[in-house]
Amino acid sequence: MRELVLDLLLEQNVALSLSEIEDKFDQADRSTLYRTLKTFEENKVIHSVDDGSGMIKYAVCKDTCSCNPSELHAHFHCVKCKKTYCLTDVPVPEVNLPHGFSIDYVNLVVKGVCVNCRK
Amino acid sequence: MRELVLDLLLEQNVALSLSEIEDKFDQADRSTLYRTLKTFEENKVIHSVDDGSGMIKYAVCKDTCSCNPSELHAHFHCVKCKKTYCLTDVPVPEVNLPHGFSIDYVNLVVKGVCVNCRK
DNA sequence: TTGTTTTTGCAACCCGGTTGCATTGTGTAT
DNA sequence: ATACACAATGCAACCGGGTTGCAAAAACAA
Ligand SMILES: [Mn+2]
Ligand SMILES: [Mn+2]
Ligand SMILES: [Zn+2]
Ligand SMILES: [Zn+2]
Repeated sequence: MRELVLDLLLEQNVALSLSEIEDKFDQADRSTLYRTLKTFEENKVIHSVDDGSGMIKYAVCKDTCSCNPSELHAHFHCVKCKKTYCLTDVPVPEVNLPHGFSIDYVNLVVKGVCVNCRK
Repeated sequence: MRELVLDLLLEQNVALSLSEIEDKFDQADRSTLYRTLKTFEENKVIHSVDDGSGMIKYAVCKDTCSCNPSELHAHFHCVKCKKTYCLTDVPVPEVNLPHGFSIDYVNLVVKGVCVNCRK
């Protein structure tokens, strides 16, 4: 199962949700896929994206993606097709916080219309 | 009810979730509060924040907050106390998207430890 | 007072995420 | 080959935030 899920994610150019992955396989159990994704994430094979759609999306980590706070990238969520893209070329910005606040992680999600839906 | 909710939100320096608002009142119905928040949001009295905690937070719009895409601000979510602050001084950055992508909205959430939890 | 509109309360539903537990499968040592 | 230990899977149920339909109550207007 893990091999199948990993292969599926590798051939995507967008991040997939648990439900979407579920739909790609005819007879796969939701909880198995759920735990597979959790395992992948813990082992830094994939990273999760909270695009605000209510469903967490997952994408494979590229070579450059060590998921360090210093090298996080932005994500794009298309409001039409609901697809979520990794903007690996768009690093999250430096943020000047009020005094006393410390940063662990930055989530930058851009919402709009993707190139495929722009016709 | 609306007056009470608005007063509550006005005296906060953080954004509140529906559940948190529910807890502040002893005998208020969840759906009433829910619809109150929706009404406020539609009328641009408050704005919602998706901080990735799973609960949408709400905060009153300040004078400068017209909720235009051009003047959105970042938000800070404390991983310890779970409070979410409006960083009204931190505008969301310009983002250079791949060709063909258009921007509707940008969500920038910084996670870390807030000044109160930093002791 | 009467009729109309808005707000509220209640209950139920939806859906993604999550978990407990028994079953199945895999891998290893004897 | 067998027996055991451990990991992965399937199933069912649960959780919690969000959402909705509908009838009762409250606010408004004629
Ligand atoms: Mn990504
Ligand atoms: Mn805000
Ligand atoms: Zn699209
Ligand atoms: Zn805090």
